[in-house]
Amino acid sequence: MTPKTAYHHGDLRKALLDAADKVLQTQGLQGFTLRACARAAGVSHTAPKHHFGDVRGLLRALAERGFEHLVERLRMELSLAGTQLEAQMFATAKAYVEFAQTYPEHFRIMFRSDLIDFDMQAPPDAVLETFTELTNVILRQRGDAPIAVQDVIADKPAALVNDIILGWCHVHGYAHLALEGQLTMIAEDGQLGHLEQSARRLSQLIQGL
Amino acid sequence: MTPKTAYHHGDLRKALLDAADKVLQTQGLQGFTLRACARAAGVSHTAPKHHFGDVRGLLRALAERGFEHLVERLRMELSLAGTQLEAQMFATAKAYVEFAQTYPEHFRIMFRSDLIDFDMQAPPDAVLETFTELTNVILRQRGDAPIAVQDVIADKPAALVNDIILGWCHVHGYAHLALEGQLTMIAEDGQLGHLEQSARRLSQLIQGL
DNA sequence: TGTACATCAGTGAACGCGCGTTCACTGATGTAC
DNA sequence: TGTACATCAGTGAACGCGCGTTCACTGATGTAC
Repeated sequence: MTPKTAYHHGDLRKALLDAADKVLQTQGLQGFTLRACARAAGVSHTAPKHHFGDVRGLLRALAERGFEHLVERLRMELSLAGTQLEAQMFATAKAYVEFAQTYPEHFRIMFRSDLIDFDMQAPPDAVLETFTELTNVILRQRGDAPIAVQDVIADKPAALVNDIILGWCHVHGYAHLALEGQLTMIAEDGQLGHLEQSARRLSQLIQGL
Repeated sequence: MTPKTAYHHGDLRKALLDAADKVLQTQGLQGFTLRACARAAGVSHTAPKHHFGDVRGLLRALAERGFEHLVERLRMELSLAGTQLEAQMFATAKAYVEFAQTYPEHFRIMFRSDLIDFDMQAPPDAVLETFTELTNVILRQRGDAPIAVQDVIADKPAALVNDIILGWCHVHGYAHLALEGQLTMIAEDGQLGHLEQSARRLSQLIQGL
C-alpha cells in the first residue's frame, strides 16, 4: 500500500521483527541491541522504541516467534509420522531437536526466564499451542482423548503429568545438550539414531508395554 | 603469607574468581564485566587482564568451578542414597536439579558453547568427573562395573550410550525447564515428587524390569 | 469538495555512561655475583 | 652477606567506542466541519 519511499514505513513493526530475527541469528545475543536492529531494518535508531519500548520487549516478541516456528515444525513432523505411536514420539523429538539446531539463538532465549519473563499461568498463544501439541502426543500414547488448547493449563491427573514430564524433559534435554555440543562426548554429531531409539523406548514405557 | 596491605596481593587469581562468582550470581551475565569483577575484588580494573586475558577467560574458569560444585553435590547425594538402584537414580536427578536452582547463573553458562568453548574431546577435569558420575550411575543400573574417569571418553556399546542419553537428558531437561519456570505450567514449583517418580520409572526401564 | 488542525510515525543531533584497552608508572620479589 | 638488576604484579589516567535516552523536529495521515 504505502510506497517504500514514504516517510511513514507502512509496517515498520514487522520489518523491525524481521531485521531483529536476522541480527539475533547472525550476531547472537551479545550483538543484539536496539541500534543494531534499527540499522538492519534501515531506519533511525530511535524507531524501535516506538514499537517495543526496550530491548527486552523486542526479545520477547522474537521468543514468541520462536515458539510459532517450533509448533509449526512439530505439526509438520507429526503429520508425516502417521498413526504409529512410537513413530509419533520420535517425530516430536525430531522436530524439537531440529528446531533447536536451526534456530539456536532463538532456542536459547525462548527458555530464558530472566530475559523474557512470560507469565506462565497465562502464556502467549504460541507457547500454549506448543505445549498442547506435546501434551496431545502423550495423551495419544496413553490411549486418552486429545485436549483443546484452551484446556491445556487445567489441572491434570498426576500420572498424566508424570508422563508429560518424562517426554518433555527427554526431548528438551536432548535438544539443549546436543545444541551446546555436550553430546559429542558420547555420540557422533548430527545422528538421530540414539534419539529415535530413546524416543521409542519412552513410547513403550508410557504405553505401558 | 603476604600481608593484606602489601602491594602484591598474594593470590589475586583466587580472589578474583571468588569476586567474579559473586558478580555472576548477583548481577547475572548481563552485568558481568571485567571492571565489575575487579571492583568486587577491590583491585584496579586492569588487574583481571593479567590473569584471565578477557571476560571469556574468566567465564570459562567460573564454568569449571560450576562443574566442580555439581560433581561434589552428585557425590554427596549418591553417598546418602545407599545401594538401592531406584534411589540412586533419584539422588542423581535431585543433585543435578538442585544444583541448577542453587547456582542458576552458573548453570546457564556451563552449557553455553558459544560463550565458554570447552574442547569436548578433552574437557576440563571437573567436566570429565561429572560425566563419570553420571555414567557410573547408569552402569550400576545395568549391573555393569563402574568406569574410571580416564576411560569415560572411550567408545561405548550403543545400548549403554542410549541408556546414558535417556538418563542424562531426563535430569538435564528437568533441571533446565524447572530453572526457567516452564514446569509451573503443569506442576507446583519446588516439589520433587514428579522428579522422583520419573527417575524411578527410568531406573526400572534401564534395569530392564 | 475543500480547508484546518490534531495526531501519529519516524528523524537526527546531542548527551552521559560504562565498557575494554593502552601505556607509562611503581612497588615487591627473585636471582646473579 | 650485600648489592645490582631483571622480572613480575598491580596502578591509574586517558582514550575511543557503541550503547540507550532525550528532545525538538518533520512529514504523512485521519478527522471535523
